[in-house]
Amino acid sequence: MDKVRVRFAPSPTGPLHIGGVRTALYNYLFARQHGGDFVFRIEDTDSNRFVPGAEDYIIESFKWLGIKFDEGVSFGGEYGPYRQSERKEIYRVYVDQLLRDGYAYVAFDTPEELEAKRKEIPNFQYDATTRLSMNNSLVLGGEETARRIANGEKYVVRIKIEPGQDILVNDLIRGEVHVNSSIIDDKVLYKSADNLPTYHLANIVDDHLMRITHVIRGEEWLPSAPLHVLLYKYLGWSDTMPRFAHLPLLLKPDGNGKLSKRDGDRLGFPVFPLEWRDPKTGDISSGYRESGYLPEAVINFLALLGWNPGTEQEIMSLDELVQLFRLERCSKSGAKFDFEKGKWFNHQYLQMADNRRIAEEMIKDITAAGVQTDIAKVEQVVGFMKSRVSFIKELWPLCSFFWIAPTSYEEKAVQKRWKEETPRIMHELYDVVKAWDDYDDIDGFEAHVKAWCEQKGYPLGNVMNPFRLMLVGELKGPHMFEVTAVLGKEETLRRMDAAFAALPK
RNA sequence: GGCCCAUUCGUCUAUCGGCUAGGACGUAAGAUUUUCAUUCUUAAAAGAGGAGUUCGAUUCUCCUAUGGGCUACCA
Repeated sequence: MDKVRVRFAPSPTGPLHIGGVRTALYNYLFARQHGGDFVFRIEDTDSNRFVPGAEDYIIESFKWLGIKFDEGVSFGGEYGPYRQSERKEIYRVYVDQLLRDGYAYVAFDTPEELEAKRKEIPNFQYDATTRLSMNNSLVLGGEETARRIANGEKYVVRIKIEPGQDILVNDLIRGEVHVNSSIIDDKVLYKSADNLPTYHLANIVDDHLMRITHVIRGEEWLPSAPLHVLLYKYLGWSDTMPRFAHLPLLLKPDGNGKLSKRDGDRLGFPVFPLEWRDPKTGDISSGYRESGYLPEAVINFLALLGWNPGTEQEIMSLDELVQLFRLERCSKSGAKFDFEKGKWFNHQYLQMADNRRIAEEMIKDITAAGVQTDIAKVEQVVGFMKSRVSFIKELWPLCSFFWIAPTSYEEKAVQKRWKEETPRIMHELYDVVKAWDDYDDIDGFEAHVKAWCEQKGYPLGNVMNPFRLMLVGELKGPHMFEVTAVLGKEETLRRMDAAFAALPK
């Protein structure tokens, strides 16, 4: 069997949509699992919609996610060029072949004429039933057509669909899909406007020439799959036609329709891997990277949206996904995008992540707040605090008290926990704190203080809560002796002094 | 409108004719804890509707409904 070769072929019309990321991921998993190649092709046959920067954005997105291509734009390879705008001459050869073999024809109808026709006749379709009443080489004849072309008249090339044929699309996910060719229109294969092929032609030619074995793409392509099957046939490539797999779509979390660019900002979660700044409007769309997501969490979350391993395992690394992924196990129906589950995945991966790595990210927030610190201390705090957050960004607001002493004390907490006898007990605790030296010994210090409480007959809550209030300013946070371990003796005593001065005597 | 695809808890999903319909997110309650979280336990929560096939249908077939996609010289 031929070596597996799959491709991801986006249009550079803007930032990469999260649904596109998932499609690419599935292609990647499939390629790796079969020891095949993963090709990156740019489908820029629509010159009108080209957006500068989009191509680089897409490449950087996959770099961040850890999805690697074997060949294609910016990666090299033997089947280039991999940008469709650089393959014009190649497509022309096959357009001519189709024309010569009678599978395509030249049409002179202008966009305005076509529009008028569509208005005039409801459900108008350019096909076997109407083509002979239109302005094309089929009715004009070869000579007249040649004369018009020589005159520089604009024309398109349309596929000539033979009606009444049963076309079979064998889909790896959906099984057999039958369509009657009579309902397919004579699609434009070659545009007059920019002298480029349309998606349909370019796609088939490139997949053939690049020896693509499996086309794994979104469900929005299912309706044109029969046309593609026909094109392979008309070009004489049926024997080597790739297998198809049409993936279910990612849907909006609320309401109807597929997930769109606007949903992200409307509902408060990113729909793009990286932050994107629209070059025209200057509008900024948030990205997963900038929002504090770990790439491995995004991958894991996305992999499970429309696929599952058939077991109850949910946490899977990229390598595990490569082993477990099966196209046949993809679901057939669209998946609503559940942001909450994405958060949970990030939480899980944050717990597994190396504290040093998180600290290096968090220290940026700390210095941005104008606070000096060292990475060792940050790493220690991360170890104590990460279990309570889903995003690195949430860490600093939650942890700032480790660096910044409280300047006020939460009123409700004072009322509840700062009783009449509290100042006396806290002064006694002050001496206990002062007499202890090994603050890194968290368990030891805790045992020491608890023993002291017991000996004195103080309920733990009457000691720990006001103690916390003095050091933190409110009744929240990690274990007390983790706090003192980070603060150290000197700072602990200093905060207690400040609290004695500020709180009721 | 036409064509295609789909339909199990609120959400993502398991089930490939035997079901007391399983898991996860989220939600609620409880436990643990010096606080807040984390964690743990428990609970509520589903086969769109109608026919048919069958000893037996969530599973197979058909119809209806609903959702989605496509219907451009966009991809």
